[in-house]
Amino acid sequence: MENQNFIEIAVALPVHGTFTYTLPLDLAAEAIPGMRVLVPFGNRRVTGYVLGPGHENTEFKAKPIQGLLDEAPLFPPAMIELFRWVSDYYIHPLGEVIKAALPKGLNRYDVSFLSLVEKPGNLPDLPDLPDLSPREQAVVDLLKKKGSVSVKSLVGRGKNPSVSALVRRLIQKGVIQQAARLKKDQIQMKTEKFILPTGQGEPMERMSAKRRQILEIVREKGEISLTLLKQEVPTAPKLVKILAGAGYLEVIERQVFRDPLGDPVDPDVPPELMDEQAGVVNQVISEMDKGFSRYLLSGVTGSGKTEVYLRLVTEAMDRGQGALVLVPEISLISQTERRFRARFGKKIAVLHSGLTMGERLDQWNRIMTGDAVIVIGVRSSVFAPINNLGIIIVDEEHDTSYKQETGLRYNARDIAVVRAKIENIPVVLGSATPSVQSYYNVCEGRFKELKLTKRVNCHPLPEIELVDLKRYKDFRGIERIITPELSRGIGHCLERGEQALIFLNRRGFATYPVCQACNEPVKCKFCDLTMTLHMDTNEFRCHLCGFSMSMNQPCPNCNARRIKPLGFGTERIENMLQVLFPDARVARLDQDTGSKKGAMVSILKKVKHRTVDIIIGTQMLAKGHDFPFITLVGVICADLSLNFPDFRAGERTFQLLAQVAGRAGRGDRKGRVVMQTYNPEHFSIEASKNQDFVEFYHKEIPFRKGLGYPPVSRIIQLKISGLDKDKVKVHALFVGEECKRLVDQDRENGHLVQILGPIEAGIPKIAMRYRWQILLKSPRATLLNRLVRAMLAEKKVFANREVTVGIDVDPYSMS
DNA sequence: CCCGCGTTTTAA
DNA sequence: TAAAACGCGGGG
Repeated sequence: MENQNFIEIAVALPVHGTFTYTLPLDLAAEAIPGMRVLVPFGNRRVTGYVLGPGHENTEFKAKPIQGLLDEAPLFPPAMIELFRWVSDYYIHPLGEVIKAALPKGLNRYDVSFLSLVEKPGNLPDLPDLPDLSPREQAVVDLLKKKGSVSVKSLVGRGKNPSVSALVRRLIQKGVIQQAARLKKDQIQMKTEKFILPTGQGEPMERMSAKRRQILEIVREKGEISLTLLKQEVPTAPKLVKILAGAGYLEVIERQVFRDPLGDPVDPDVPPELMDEQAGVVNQVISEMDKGFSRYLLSGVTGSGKTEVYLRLVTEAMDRGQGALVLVPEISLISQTERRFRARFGKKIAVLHSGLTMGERLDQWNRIMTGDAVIVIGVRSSVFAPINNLGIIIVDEEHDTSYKQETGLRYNARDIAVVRAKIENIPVVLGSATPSVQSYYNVCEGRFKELKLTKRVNCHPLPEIELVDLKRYKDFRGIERIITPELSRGIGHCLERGEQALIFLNRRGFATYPVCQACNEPVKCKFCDLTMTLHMDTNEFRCHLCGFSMSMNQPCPNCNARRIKPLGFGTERIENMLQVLFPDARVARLDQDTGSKKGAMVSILKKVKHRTVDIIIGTQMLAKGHDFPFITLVGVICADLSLNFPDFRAGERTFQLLAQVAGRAGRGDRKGRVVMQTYNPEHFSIEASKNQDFVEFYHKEIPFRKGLGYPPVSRIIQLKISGLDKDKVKVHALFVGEECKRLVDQDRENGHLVQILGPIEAGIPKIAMRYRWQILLKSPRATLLNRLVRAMLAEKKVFANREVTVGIDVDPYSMS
């Protein structure tokens, strides 16, 4: 028809593809790409995202959209291209991609509710009610008690997924009726009442003192929020209403932003740049006009990368553009965030996991409206709705927290590069220990390398001593775990009144509680994993699913009471250190002590203010902090991450150790690191000793090449899981066969794809779900993408309701 | 994801 | 033989 507008919509459901709707004339002018609309989908209404104009399709009759859910777009139209890329590359439905990018809690859809049909004489006990089956009667009884329930709650109750047939029958019999209720957004913009003077009417003599006071305050300030006014005149709400009614005042509702920023930061003065820094800054700036370019900024700890970022962001701002700065998950209290706030103040929006849903929405709106032009945030911020973006920076680009492991499994660092390409702007990845992937990109000429080789304060890097734990393996007692070399080091450090940091990447007291009677370790009920003993709470705890049980229980396997706490974690080290150094003030920072709100900050403050002498912790402690008085870093066991069944184990070990070592000697005094290890000759450990990632890279890359692992090839991992052990296995084998069949079918390129598995996952069961996996490997990413898409089209692989097949493109976790 | 429909299995 | 369970395709 002539006057029908067609628009393309992505729905917020796990459905691949987009859909065409018609736009009623009265909405035609207002529906803009980036807005949410309510659309009919099947027999209910769901949230849709407006993508742009659509095309009429002769096969389907387009339905009209039913209404707008937003007054303004939630993201700039330029981001739609990015969302489409993410959807294609990660093989994830477009609507789900957009939903994942937006602040949580913005999703409106119909929920189906049931209620009894109320007819006189149809009281349930009367004979004219049709005969009901037991299950039908149960539903009617429930409705009699509750009035109305959602269909979904019925599913949970009966444990039976085929509720729909039951409901249909009851409706047919005329006993119950079904109605849709539209679910509200879970978050709203916050508004407040503001009071303005009207300029009309002089205060009359007989007006009460309180009223006159209010008028004076409002006139003096020009405008004031009711909340503030209430602080001065508690009865303000009532009086303002009267004064407004009399025409003295005007009351308006206006959006306000909830303030997520912690304690304020004093503004700083930009320091003089060192020559090296200035060179790097100038190079990037001089190439800014050329549009898209990729840089890897490598610089030893303390070489002033952050100041480089600050200058680049300043330059983008001076050009009237915005900036996006990504930082790892630890940033909510990190040095980097504080320095950005000190430099740019209110122009910054901060996005991290510590925000409430409402605060997050507010930050989102500040960015969207241009109130904030610089965004600093964790991985999900790569989707921040910045208009006219000028530069993207990814700090600590090697950090694994850029990889999202659930739902849309994306890597924010990689999306950042794609976003820069789409926006045609520079992107800078920075790290002291660049990932093998990124340095490979430098070697292949895809990235330009920027180097900072000198420390700003001109201090030498800490001296690192390796201690071979094999020499102590027959010792008894503390010496086996805290060697004499390390305890001497701590002793000297304490004598000088300095601080020591002890690192162990494993929390808890005993990590391997084992029964002396039956020789079985204590295992989690829900996972295939040994539980860890936590003495501070007297329980065994599963680190995967969180299940815990009392440590006073007998062995779950044989009922004996002879469980021996083998293995050691941070909690035990803390005890040992307290024994070795009774006068020292010892503190511990790991998930157990630092997860409560404010606890981490308070522990970190103690370290900064030197009210602890020895701090022991996990990687929470290793990344991104600046402790000027720590002169000794002790690594209890450098090999823990080395033994992981993962091709990146060496890389991760190197990065972690280099980062931990970087905590030593950041102040005026020289730092020292004592690293205990069973593999002093291993190149990952050797390279971290020299803080030399190029050395590490050149030793690592032959392995990757030899075995065909990233970055020389690409991987898609299929994660197959479900509650039924056998069904998971059967389906995994079936999916494996499908992969093989499709690869064999492809005469031209099939030989370029390698299928590893299906095999049972490294941890065969997590939280009651059994797990299998298949690795698809190829030098060409598009072949893998095409293979998985072919399976998607075949339905059977992904349509199994009891076994889910997750797609992980460029996976990080191999277990 | 949720719905609806056709088909197979199950229990009385 | 009716009810419950299962499997599959589709949504504009």
